[in-house]
Amino acid sequence: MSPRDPGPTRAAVLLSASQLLESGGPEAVTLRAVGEAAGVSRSAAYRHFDDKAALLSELARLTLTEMAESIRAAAIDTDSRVNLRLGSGAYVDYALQNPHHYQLIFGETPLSAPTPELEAAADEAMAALQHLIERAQTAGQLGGGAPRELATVLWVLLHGIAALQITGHLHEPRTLDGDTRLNELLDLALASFRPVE
Amino acid sequence: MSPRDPGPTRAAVLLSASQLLESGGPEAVTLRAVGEAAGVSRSAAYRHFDDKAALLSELARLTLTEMAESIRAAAIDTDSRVNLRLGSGAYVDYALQNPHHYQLIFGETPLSAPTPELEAAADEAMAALQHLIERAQTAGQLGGGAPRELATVLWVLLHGIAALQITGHLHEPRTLDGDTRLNELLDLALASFRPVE
DNA sequence: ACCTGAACACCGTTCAAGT
DNA sequence: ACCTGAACACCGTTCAAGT
Repeated sequence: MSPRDPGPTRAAVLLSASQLLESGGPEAVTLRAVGEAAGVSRSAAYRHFDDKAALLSELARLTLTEMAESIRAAAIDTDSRVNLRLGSGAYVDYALQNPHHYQLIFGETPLSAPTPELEAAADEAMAALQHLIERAQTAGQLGGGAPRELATVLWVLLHGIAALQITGHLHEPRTLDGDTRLNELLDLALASFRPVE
Repeated sequence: MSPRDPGPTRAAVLLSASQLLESGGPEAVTLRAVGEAAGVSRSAAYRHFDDKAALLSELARLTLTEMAESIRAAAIDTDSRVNLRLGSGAYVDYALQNPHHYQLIFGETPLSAPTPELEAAADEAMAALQHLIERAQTAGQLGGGAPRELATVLWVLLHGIAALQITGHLHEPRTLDGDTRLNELLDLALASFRPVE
């Protein structure tokens, strides 16, 4: 029906790789294991992707697109400051619920040269954050300044929280459980984010 | 002379691993290559470290210690707000000049269980940041709030900038060269970091 | 057009054997 | 006490061969 069916094998390979990644981490994603889980041989993936890096790059693109959608879907409050918090929370939540996928995008970068498609997906996520900033600025609830630059600062902040939490560097104080601790850190970070002017 | 000489082989292995890491990235750090560069066999490292992860963990510890020292050494201005900027700049500069070492510490975490020694080194770096916060607070140039929590927010910010830059996600606008762009982002982030009260 | 299976050049790690 | 070198069980990738 669709102009070009991506083919069941390609879809099965991507799905298997995604499941293996989140359940067993990056070292579980071998082409042998992917092939077995998808019911094909270990070299079948090469008929649909240039190499392993290209397969992972496509997986990263899909993840980034889903993440951007998750941010947009969460930011539904009428108060723009609440909205900023909801969208930011969605970003961090998504990262923590899919840590290995998140690390695939923002981690050690095994994706050598980022493809234009991957950059486009990253821009989409960035646009979702920038939209949060612009709405808050319009409502006068956030200082002035170039929205693009402020969105970058917000991104830097959210990525810092997500990345340090995933890699286990945000472990204290131990008196609070992880979720509470993280929400309080996000609250403090956003409350301290007050662009001048 | 010293109570227990760590042995020339152990030191040579660590140095070779460090050089291979920064010059060729993580995939260049194979025990075969390390052994050859250090002038020993490929299995000699097992006489000094439990496994490859333990070797990398020790390398991460040394890096973290050096980084903390670099932050301390940079923060020498009498004005505490300038000091905050100098220390923050030293953090980001160190990360960008040793990207693979920085990623070894804060990246995909191949170091399974962090050793107590590694955690102690991380606390040292964290303490350097907290000291910057406390000095600025004492001088009345930064709002109130728990220094420990604010230092965590600062850390999150600096890590976000360093990590996104290293992984190539901070590439626009292309009208500026990388250093200028990064310094302006750091300036904006610190100017927007204004804890309430 | 898509897939297989053997083969190749790599890994980390182990272990009997040497000094 | 420290090191070697062969061996083992893995990788990603290629390629002739099949349908």
